[in-house]
Amino acid sequence: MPKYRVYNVSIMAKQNLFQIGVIAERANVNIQTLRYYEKRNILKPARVKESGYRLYTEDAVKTVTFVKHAQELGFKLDEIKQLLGLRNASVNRCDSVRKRAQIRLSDVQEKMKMLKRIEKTLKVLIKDCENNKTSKKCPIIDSLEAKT
Amino acid sequence: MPKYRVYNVSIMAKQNLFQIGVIAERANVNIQTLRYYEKRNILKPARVKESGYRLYTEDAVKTVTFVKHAQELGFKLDEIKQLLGLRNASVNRCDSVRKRAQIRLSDVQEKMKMLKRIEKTLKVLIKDCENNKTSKKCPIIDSLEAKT
DNA sequence: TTAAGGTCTATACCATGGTAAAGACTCAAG
DNA sequence: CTTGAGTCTTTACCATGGTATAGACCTTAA
Repeated sequence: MPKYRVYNVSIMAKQNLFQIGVIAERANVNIQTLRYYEKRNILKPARVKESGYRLYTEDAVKTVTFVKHAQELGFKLDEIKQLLGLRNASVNRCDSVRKRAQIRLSDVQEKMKMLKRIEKTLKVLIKDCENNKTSKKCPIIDSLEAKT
Repeated sequence: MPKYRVYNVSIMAKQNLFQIGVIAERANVNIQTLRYYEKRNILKPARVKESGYRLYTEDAVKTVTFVKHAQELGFKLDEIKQLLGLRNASVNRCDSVRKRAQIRLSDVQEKMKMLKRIEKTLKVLIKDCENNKTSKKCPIIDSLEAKT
């Protein structure tokens, strides 16, 4: 039974190349996810064999980790693609990255505000409902179907 | 040019019936949305003509309002369908409704916690980035691609 | 009767981030 | 050379809440 294989990319760099399965396992994602990232221009294999087999350097794992961490912070794949571009840029990247992080932060804070409003409303409705002595009417229902 | 039409459903009830366009306009949603709600078993026309034309009572507007308000509180259509069932129930509905609202509330609070964690992380990253004097490295990038 | 506007069904499409499956090909070990 | 694991491409599917379009049919006023 064949096991995962490792290739040498060049004598100069001596960088090892790994098949998609190795990278997927190391990065803890599905193989299809890597191919999906490729289609989304997020992760390109270092080399593609004649047979079509993709070969990646170790760095692919780092890239996927990057993507996953950024996703945890709520960045979308398109934003992440931009961030990855900045990762490889040499100049001014810190400024751009910080700007994007700040936008994301505003976004998060905006969402929290909305949730707080919702929380307040729900609390009021629940309290009204608890104070309700008539078993016929439900204040929550009434409130939801009211015009404004 | 034909205008929206109104039908009488019965002499007993004297309830007016309205075509889908009237209801859509009054409820401020698309016609397709009403048909979509029907497919999702959320809103049924009071009557369907031979021709297939749907006819609704005034109450349809109330139902749609209900749905929209519940959506604003973050309820999903499936949950809303349950709530609508409770709306028509005669007994104990207030208890059930309150329970669902409380679940929703917990959900909202859970989401806020997550957002707060994200906010904290973003703030730290941004601050690190601001304190960064080297133009070469970006702390945000470094952090995102780090293993844990 | 005709024209215009309203409605019908069915199907496809949008974003989002993947997942699943079919059917063919590759690769290395025995 | 065969076998089995690994990979390939292509296509379809998932949730979510709708929106859009095509082509046919209905309704009513002029």
